[in-house]
Amino acid sequence: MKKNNSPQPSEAELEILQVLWINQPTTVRDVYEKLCKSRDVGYTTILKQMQRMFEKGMVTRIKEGKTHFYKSVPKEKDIQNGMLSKMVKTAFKGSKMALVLHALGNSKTSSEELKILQEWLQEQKKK
Amino acid sequence: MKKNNSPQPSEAELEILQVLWINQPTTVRDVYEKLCKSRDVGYTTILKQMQRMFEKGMVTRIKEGKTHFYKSVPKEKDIQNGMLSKMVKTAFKGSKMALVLHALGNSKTSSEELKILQEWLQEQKKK
DNA sequence: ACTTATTTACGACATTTGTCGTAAATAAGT
DNA sequence: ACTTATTTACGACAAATGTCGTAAATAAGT
Repeated sequence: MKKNNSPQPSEAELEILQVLWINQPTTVRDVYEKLCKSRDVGYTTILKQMQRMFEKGMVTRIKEGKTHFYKSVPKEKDIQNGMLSKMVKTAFKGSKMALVLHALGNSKTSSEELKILQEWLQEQKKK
Repeated sequence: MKKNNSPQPSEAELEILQVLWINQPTTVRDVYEKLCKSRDVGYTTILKQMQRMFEKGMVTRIKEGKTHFYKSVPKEKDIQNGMLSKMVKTAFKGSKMALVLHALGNSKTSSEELKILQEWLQEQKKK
């Protein structure tokens, strides 16, 4: 049995997780540097957020000197899948294909993208 | 230019919107009856929620006797697309295809579903 | 050793969200 | 007309979220 215990990170948490996923274990400072480029946010805001994530068990951390190095506990894929299946359930009446077709139709799909999809389909047919 | 002003409804709001989309304009009572079947929730909770949605402009309503009849302002598709594109941006590094492939791979895809997808692909190739 | 810079811990505050209770307004039943 | 039921309005509260400021701890520079 596969438990679907994927936590649903909030907006800001997801933002932080994404930085972690790119460059695991890393510091508050580092996350801050990345995020403040795209958004006006204070250092202690990120710090606090990450401390809360630690309390929730969403990240682990080890101390080195005075600095903490953080690591994401949930895997990127698990979060993605969790978010997706929730969305299928709550916004697409449970229909995975409705979501897929919506995603595809939502914006232009390039020919490279079509090719990837075609390949995936081919792969599926083999079975 | 298409503005992406799609509001991001909360969990409970989405739940209510879904009932509205099935059966437009409808009453608080009606929404309550539907929702309390799947969830233990009070009448005034739904009422309050819908009142707030009205204040936010997320629904309209007309009074008939003492009862209000509510209608969703955002269209189902717009909400779906808004949620999808946000998710692509925040959880899939901007890659629509990553989301699509994840959604497809997340659970078993039936042969009917594969067929639908194949047809969609065929359609795209024509252009 | 002393000063400076960095990192953390802690607390605070405004908003949003989900949840009701209570009371007033209004319709319905008899 | 009087009682009952329904609907609304209003306020309240706890938890979660996003945001900082301040101060204490700790390392680094000179």
